[in-house]
Amino acid sequence: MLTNARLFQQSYQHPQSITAAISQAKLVCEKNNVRLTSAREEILKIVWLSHQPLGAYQIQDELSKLLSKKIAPPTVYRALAFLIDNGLVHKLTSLNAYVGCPFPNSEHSNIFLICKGCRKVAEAVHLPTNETIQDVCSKTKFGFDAQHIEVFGTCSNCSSHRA
Amino acid sequence: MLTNARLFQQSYQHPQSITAAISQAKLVCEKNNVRLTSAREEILKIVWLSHQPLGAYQIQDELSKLLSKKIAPPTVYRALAFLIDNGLVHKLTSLNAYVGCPFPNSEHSNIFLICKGCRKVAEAVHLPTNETIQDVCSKTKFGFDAQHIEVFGTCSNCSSHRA
DNA sequence: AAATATTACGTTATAGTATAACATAATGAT
DNA sequence: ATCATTATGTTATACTATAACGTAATATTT
Repeated sequence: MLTNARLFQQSYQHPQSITAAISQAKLVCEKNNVRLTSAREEILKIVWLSHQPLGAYQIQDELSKLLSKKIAPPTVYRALAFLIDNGLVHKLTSLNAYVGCPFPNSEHSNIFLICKGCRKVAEAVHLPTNETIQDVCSKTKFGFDAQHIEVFGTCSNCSSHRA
Repeated sequence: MLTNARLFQQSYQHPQSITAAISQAKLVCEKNNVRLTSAREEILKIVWLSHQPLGAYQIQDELSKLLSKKIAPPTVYRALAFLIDNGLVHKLTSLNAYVGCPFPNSEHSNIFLICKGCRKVAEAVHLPTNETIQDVCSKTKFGFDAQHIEVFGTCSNCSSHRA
């Protein structure tokens, strides 16, 4: 199972993962033959720098601060749409918030573990879950395109601190 | 596996399922010691009568027509919150839309099959999927509370007609 | 049955999320 | 260098949801 669940750990400090994420992103964009413009790159960085998922208007604020000028919502939403299309960012629909994808290359299953305590989110790739979902689809003769799984609960760090 | 996927079928006509849903709802409310007021009941009927998930403002329109008077958003959202709390309705977060729950009594796993063709949604209960999600949680030491799974694709009826 | 507490509803205003539409600028291809 | 394509800026607006406060209905206690 592939996961960035260590993100929950107190000590985990998103090491050089932002720069790693950016170089990954550049590769992905090159492969997809699309452009990682500066607005897109800045927004990707902003999303990555946050440990919690960010709302579009939080991103707007950050970008506005960073560039010292007003940013309008379409700028943010267009960049997010681009990043999502290219698998670099995910939207957590229950939160209306956005997170960087830790493994943008892999075909994956989008399982998000959302901690109610610290509001951090980890992503996991778990083939057995993909398989059971496929089973549901075949039993209902439903042609699968994509799935989005949000799991709510408490991460280990929060449960040990609250206990 | 428990599912209402037959809902996708052309022939399926939501038989007396609305009245069945209402009596189910009455039982659930009695059990939970809460009141199924007329506003709540009307909104539950409206949601059930629709084959597609409805947005809050669509529900507002329907209720407004039905009662021949203006209905304000809080009326709808309050009723929806109640119905959701009592497991009678689900929100599809990717669509900002609401559907009646076909099996409100059971502890279940909220797998929604969303057809991109006809926009209908079926719900399924599938224990193996629950188990794999539990596995993800235990591997990441994540204390599970709830899950929400949306699967996107094409239902059998739509794929046979488009083929 | 009257008084009180609780729960639900009506109403107005406003907050939060997202996109349409059109003009301008930057980049890529011929 | 020209043209086509893609990206961005800007303004306005649509869509989704809730806060706050007053009134009404229902339940509970006496």
